[in-house]
Amino acid sequence: MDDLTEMLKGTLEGCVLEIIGSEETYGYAITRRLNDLGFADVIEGTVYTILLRLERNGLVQVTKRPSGVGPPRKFYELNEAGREELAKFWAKWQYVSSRIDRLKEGRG
Amino acid sequence: MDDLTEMLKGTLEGCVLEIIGSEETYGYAITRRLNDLGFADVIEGTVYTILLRLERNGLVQVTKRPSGVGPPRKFYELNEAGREELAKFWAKWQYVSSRIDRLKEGRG
DNA sequence: AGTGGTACTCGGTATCACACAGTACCGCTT
DNA sequence: AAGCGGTACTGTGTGATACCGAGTACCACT
Repeated sequence: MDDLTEMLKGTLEGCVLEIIGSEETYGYAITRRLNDLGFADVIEGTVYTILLRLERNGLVQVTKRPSGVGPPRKFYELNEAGREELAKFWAKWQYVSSRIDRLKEGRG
Repeated sequence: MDDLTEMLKGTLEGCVLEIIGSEETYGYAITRRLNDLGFADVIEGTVYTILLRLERNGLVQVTKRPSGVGPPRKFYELNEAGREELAKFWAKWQYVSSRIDRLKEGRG
């Protein structure tokens, strides 16, 4: 699938929140997870900017731990604000995607 | 529903293409249509920038006609390139939305 | 010593929706 | 006729976001 970047704007951050919410994890692994999900072109730089933003906005708790196979990892967990943001994201997604699907089906 | 602007990036243009594709229409009416669809905060300026972009990218054919209730209207129709772009948009949408839904359901 | 995989940072760019101000046509009321 | 509200398009500038590219650095293995 060719360039998805514009369509991912506003949703990729939510996807990262969801991934963190389901399991404490770190940037490099999140990138691989997104690639496996089908977002093959999402690269590390993009994910790290999102993670820094989440941290700056106080949605995550960060813990640095040694890795054993490379440099230390920064593990991310959602805090209460992060869980609220995630819930808001899915509400928005539900709202938007249902309306776009309706338009697509010609029932708009 | 609060601010949807980021989530609409990359999809709003596709929605406008779909609306034009289903019926020859003009900017002001497209805006009202989007508002009725549930995208209440989309304003005229936004739609007009999209329409100018579509025109610049050669995806539409434009016809100016007098209105009777105001200034003349610029009616938009999809040309062949526009129909191809619309098909590509829906393919992308299908691809992205199905994967995000899968992530949401925990089947990612 | 060199290579490749792992892991994070940072400055800059492009694109997009949006804000805002402006222009202009028309029917209606006062 | 003057003003108002609804209709309709244009153009400049802003902010948020994903992406790019280069750099730094740790570690295992050869």
